[in-house]
Amino acid sequence: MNEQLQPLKKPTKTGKTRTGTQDDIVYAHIFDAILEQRLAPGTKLSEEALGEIFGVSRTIIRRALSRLAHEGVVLLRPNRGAVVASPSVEEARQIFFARRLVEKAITELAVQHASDAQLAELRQMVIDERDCFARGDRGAGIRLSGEFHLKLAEAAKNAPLVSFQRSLVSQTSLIIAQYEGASRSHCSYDEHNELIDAIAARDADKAVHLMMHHMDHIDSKLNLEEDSASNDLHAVFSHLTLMKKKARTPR
Amino acid sequence: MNEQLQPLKKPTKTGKTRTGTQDDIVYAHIFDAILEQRLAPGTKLSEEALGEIFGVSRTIIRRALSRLAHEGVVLLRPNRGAVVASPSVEEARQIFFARRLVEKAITELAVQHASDAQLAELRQMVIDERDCFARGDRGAGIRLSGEFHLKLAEAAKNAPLVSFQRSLVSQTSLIIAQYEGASRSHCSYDEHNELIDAIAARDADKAVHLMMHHMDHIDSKLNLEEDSASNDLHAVFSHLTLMKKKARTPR
DNA sequence: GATTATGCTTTTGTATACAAGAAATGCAAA
DNA sequence: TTTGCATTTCTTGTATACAAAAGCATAATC
Repeated sequence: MNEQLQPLKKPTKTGKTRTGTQDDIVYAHIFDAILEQRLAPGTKLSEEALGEIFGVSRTIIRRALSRLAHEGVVLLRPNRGAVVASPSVEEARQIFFARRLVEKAITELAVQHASDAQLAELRQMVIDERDCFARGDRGAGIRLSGEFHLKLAEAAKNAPLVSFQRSLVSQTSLIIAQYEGASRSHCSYDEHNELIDAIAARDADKAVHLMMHHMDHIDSKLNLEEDSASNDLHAVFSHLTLMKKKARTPR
Repeated sequence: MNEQLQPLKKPTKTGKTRTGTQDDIVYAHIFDAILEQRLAPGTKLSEEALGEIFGVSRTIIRRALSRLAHEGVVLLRPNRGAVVASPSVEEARQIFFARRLVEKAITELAVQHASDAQLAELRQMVIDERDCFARGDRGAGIRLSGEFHLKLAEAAKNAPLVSFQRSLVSQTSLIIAQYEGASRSHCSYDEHNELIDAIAARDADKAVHLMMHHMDHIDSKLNLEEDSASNDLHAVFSHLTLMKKKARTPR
């Protein structure tokens, strides 16, 4: 019946293959699809449909969705299924507040604890990120930019902060995908590079300063002011759960 | 076959009944049992055994365990089942670091945003907490003390912080249960009361100061110094996943 | 013509059967 | 006695069948 098991291992846009157990793969696929805006906020994620697509049973899909829900990227409504989250402006504000807090702490810790190997890894990520944007792959760029911040969290060597950061970064990426005009230049990898320099120089004050500036920069690019309402009609009505969501291809 | 469905609704020690869906109830039961030290760190949590106890299928148990794992209270080892987490000293340090960070932010936000109703709720919780300790119910006391901090997070009106705080508080309770000598007086509800006063007076500086002092107080009561090694042999080796964990009753 | 009621369809929630992997036990050989 | 191996048993991982709930459309009534 379901003989299509080969889409389970896929190389990502950046060339590295995502390995792991089945649900990791399903999770990663859905996650990427959301961040790369191939799944619009509000889109319904039917368990059976996803199961057929990935060639696994609903059990696996269900776990993946539950994980995504934990990270805030997916909204799980009891008896009503899962939809791609569409954070409100207020939710976005709260997320950014939390992120500033965490990024500041992470930066300070990274200055203390980051190893040379980790700094090298971070530099490589910035290169990959730049390539993505150069290639015009905005979605992958947003995702990689997020992964940079996650990697930085790992360098801070504090497990709870890493886990929180993962959730915040995911949601931030979703917000960027949702609120940023597609034309704008998004994450300034230059800022990432300067940041690495400051951390490598063990200059905590400078690193934190750069990070805070980076945060300012990110959210200044979003239309989080109230007037963004007219901008994104889709987001405006996404809190009304009574519309049909299948409308990807207007046809 | 499984006709015992009535243990699913239980009143908690504090009188209020825990309501919700089946997995909420299972989750809450296991959670409480861990925090109240009825389940020692390292104890194996077999899906089938739990399923029989609660009269539900493994499906439900599995979800509950996955949730607990996400909060860091339970460790989920692939193909090897779940065990009650037993945080190492280093993990405890990381958790406390994160908690200071979050509690400081929460306190500042609560000073700005806490409503009178919320403050009243907080005061009631301190009363409940004191009753528990007066009654000698240490486990419930630890749990309520944690719930106080969670309620405070809610007063801060920042959803991501609440979610993070939930995980931190859970793990802190586990650490307290694990590292605090059973004799000591644990969470000083007096400090909780002073804290509410400062927040009600909208005195941010004082509130933050009290909170930080409170944090100092909590972790000064734990034997987190290296010399605690000889103290708790069980915890020392708990990071080795290759021992048998059933050894509760030395017989 | 609008609105509510009712059954039909679709989708999720739960239990269970089966498969696969890990631990435990026993046996044999050194 | 100990060590290595094989078998057996137990536990977890996955799929699927069934039950229950929500959505949808049709129809009937005001």
